[in-house]
Amino acid sequence: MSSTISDIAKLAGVAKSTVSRFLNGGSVGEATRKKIEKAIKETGYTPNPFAQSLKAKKTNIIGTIVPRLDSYAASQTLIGIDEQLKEMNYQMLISNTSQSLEREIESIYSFANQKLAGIILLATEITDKHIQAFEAVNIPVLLIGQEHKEFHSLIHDDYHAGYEMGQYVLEKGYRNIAYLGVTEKDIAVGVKRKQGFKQAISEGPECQVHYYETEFNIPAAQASAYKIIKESKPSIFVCATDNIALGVLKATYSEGLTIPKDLAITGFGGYEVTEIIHPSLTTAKFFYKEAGQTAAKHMVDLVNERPIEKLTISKYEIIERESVDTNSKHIL
Amino acid sequence: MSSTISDIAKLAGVAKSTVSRFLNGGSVGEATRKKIEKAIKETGYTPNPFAQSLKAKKTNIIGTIVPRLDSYAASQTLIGIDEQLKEMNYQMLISNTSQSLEREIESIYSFANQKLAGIILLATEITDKHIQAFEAVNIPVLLIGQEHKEFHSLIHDDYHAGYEMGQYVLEKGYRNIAYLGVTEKDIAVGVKRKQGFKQAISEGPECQVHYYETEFNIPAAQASAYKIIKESKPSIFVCATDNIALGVLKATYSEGLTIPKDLAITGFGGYEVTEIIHPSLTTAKFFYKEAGQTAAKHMVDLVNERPIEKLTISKYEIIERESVDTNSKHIL
DNA sequence: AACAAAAACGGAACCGGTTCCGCTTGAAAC
DNA sequence: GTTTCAAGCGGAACCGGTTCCGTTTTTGTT
Repeated sequence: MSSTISDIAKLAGVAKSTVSRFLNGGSVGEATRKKIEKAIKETGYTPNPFAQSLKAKKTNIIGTIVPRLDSYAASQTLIGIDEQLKEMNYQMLISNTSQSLEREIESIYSFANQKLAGIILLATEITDKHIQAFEAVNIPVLLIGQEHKEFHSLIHDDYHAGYEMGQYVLEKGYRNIAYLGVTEKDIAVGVKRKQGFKQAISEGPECQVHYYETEFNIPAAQASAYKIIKESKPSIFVCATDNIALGVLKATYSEGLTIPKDLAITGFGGYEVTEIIHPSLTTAKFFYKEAGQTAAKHMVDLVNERPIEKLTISKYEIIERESVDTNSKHIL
Repeated sequence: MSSTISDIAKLAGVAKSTVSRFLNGGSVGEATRKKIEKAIKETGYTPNPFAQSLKAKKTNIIGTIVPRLDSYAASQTLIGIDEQLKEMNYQMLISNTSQSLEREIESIYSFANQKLAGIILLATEITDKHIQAFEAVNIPVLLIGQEHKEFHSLIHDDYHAGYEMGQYVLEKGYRNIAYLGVTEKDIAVGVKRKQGFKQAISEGPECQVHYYETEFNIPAAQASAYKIIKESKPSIFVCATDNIALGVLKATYSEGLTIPKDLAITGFGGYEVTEIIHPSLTTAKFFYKEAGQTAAKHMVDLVNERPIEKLTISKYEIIERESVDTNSKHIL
């Protein structure tokens, strides 16, 4: 079946060291080069990657740990990473952890054991065990989505996105605001976005803001929204993620309210679905694919021991759509 | 750093062949077993997978080729495959081809070169080059989503889903129907669904059906829908995929028509988004995750040369939602 | 033409496992 | 008390590459 370097050597009538040199750009004479080329063409030889990696004690594979595959943010980021890595002749290996932090840890060790060149973690929460694992494995690590002083990270500009979203909401005249956030364990989504938003509020005109906390999934957000609508009758929901906004949207429909007249909604993320639905969702769009690409570049830099910034901040963009009333000035 | 089997052997005072036997369940005495266990515990030794694979000429990795990561069907299927493989102590390696058939071919050869145990292809179209590649690499292959007589395949029951959708639409009283399909190169989506649908129509009462063809993406479907609405004023759009249905939905909004009163819509797929949007979409739901799981099981059977059916058909379910008017009897 | 330097090449060791083969030992069988 | 056999173990070869080192050949210089 598949031939080995010895086969090629025999066919070409040279030593296998010569074939190896030929393959790796060592010095080989014109005549032998021809012979080897011919032999390789004839047999369709390609080197056995295991033998290579065994010797090299290293691969050109970058492991990517992802909490879930069925999320727009995750898949876009993966696509970005993958595209860029391919271009630089690296391979991506995905480990889906199904939102289990424990599995993340396992994946780190497993990747290290497989001698991967580096690890990219689409992070949600960085625990002590993560730190411990990263330190133990001793291979380059890059965090996406969360910041940590000890590791290289690439984050979205959650703070400023929150800030600008706050300004935007105030500017549109909303004064009775419900901010529907998530656990503060998630620094990026739970803390930074809220902080930025709060800052904008504190700089703006007098207004009423209630802060709530819910889960990341749509049904939970929907349930929370029902309660909040009953309780405090806000004129706008500022949701910490697009998914939460979708939950609020469903609740709003069920209550027979119209968007944005009775109730406005905003999200964060820029998921594709926010454009498809009707009314389309005003949101702070992050650039997941681009972030993945630069993450890949940075990872390769790290692998090759080229210096890179410890922290990179990816940009965002507020996208104005139909779920916010952009004309009327509400409550004065 | 990471220790080798020789280190363990030295530490335990035995030959490395003994350590290997210990690891692989050969015969080892009680005393030496203890010593080896101790040595392994002390060093945290884990075998080098490259050395193992080099010798074994095989891995326990199943390669999965997927045309795109950012699709509900794809990600759910991948999740199913991954979960199941993990449970059976196999690993999944994903190759995203960004909808390039050429890259699919490359991936097949690349997987073979990496000595993967098997290949699962989330298929869209099977070309001669595919067949050629599969025959050349000589490792187990399983197709998901498309059927081919030469290879093991797992398909969704497109024909019957189409058939039942046809019955359903007729039963609800619709008689002026636009069927918005896709290229017939895609046997499953482009041919089978339509065939089933046609069959149902032919068995039903007199009615008017126009068949159209569009692309898989939302904007293209939207554009097609505009034209069709102008031309033939159908009372219902039967769309070959949920994404196409979403495009039609957008067109419908833009035209100021209300769903389902003025125009009803159905899809195929059962994507998550179809439940989130308003009105929610009536659709034929396929069980992607489950399909992925059984695909994984079948693949492992193939790898271990256990016989399996050449063709497996995954089930479906018509989900009735708001985008079809279930009360009124339309045009008589 | 003589000689130094550089290029070309072969041989062997090595990466870290697995497996085959053969030797030793102790227990069971007769 | 031999013989028999299996369990336990070590040694060596092997998987398919890369790399070091030393020898031969070529090239260039004077």
